Amino acid sequence: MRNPELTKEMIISKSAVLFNTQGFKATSLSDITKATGFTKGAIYRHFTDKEDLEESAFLYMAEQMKVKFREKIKGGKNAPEKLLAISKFFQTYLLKPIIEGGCPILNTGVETDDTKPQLNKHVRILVDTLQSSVEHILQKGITYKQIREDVPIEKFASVFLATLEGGVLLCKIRNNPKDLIWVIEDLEEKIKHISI
Amino acid sequence: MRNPELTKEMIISKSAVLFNTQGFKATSLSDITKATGFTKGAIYRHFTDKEDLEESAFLYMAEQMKVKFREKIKGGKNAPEKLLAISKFFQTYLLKPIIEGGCPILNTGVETDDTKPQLNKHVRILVDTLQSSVEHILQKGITYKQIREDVPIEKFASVFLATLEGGVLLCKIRNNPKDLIWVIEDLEEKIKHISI
DNA sequence: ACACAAAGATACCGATTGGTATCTTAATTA
DNA sequence: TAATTAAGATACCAATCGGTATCTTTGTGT
Repeated sequence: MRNPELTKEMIISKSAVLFNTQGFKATSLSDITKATGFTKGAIYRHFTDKEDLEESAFLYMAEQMKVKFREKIKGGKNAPEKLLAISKFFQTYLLKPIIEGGCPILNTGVETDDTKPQLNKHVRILVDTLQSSVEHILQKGITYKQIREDVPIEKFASVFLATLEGGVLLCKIRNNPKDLIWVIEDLEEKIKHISI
Repeated sequence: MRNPELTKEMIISKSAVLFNTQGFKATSLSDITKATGFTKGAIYRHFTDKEDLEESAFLYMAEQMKVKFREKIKGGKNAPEKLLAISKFFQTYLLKPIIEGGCPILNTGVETDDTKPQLNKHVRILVDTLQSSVEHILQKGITYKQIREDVPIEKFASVFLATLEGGVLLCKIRNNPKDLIWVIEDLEEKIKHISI
């Protein structure tokens, strides 16, 4: 009952959890063999080296985040609702994360500065993608007279994401969802303030 | 010309930079021997194990942050000015950090979840200290009629710190100070909004 | 049924990890 | 100045790291 594609997916998804909870450097290949049940030989048949696996695992997490992000955005009927849906997404993510260990942007973004440029690039791309989504919502919102036209789109999106990520960080440090709840309440007011 | 106290300080300060830039797990003892010029034997005479050194190094960073924090707060003449001074502190920290590698709260807070409970506790204490400082400013500000008395102190302080840390994170990921500048501008408005 | 190639397991590699036992050197004190 | 103690250097340890060469097993195409 061999299924190489399934094996590869399994290795990616299991190691993604390990990378996101323990960190990339702190997760050894033997950790991954234990988690997956596969041996090192099997793993190295699907990935050239650990770096390759790390990249695949992060791209897997990024894809999942983007998919869920789009899902939540679609749920909102207008721009303010869409922005609110994104906020709520971060809240639900905290309680029931798609990937254990919290937000991959936060975790991977902090661990990979100069040392892992490839991974850092992917994090940057993910952040830019989310930021573009928010900017797009604002732009459409202005077009359809749901958002005040004097809103500085890029700046608002940047502060919006920063505030959410900061809330996630404080929650992680304090092991308490309170900070994120407050942050989301604050963003809620912020959204009202720019809505027509 | 032996000076054990200076040696210990040297090991702490040098390793703090390494821990803050590369991470705790990613920094090996040989990295520290190279950076300090001391041998492993010398290091282990001053610290029981690596974990002990990690703790000392973080406490060193925390102390430096708290000192600078207090300094900046003292600079402001009233509550709004003090809050602004804190914001600006994060900006200057980004360009010319006390400890290379950025904000130790962000870096250490992300790396140490369940795995390093001791370090995590110290991060939590540091965050709580900074939060208390902000809360104290707000409280005094209300007393002296500089801040509106309907401001939810704890919530404001939490969102304040979260926003700043989030800004630091986005800057780190994008390698661009723009996000933090925007975040600080936003906080500036927020401070005006609660000022009398 | 048999050959062949792909998938995975096993066994190993040198390098590095955190840590320790021991030795030398420098400072202190009697 | 001689003896003692503390500081730091040297040399080692087992364990683990990422990675590879080789072997076995499984599925497939003829």
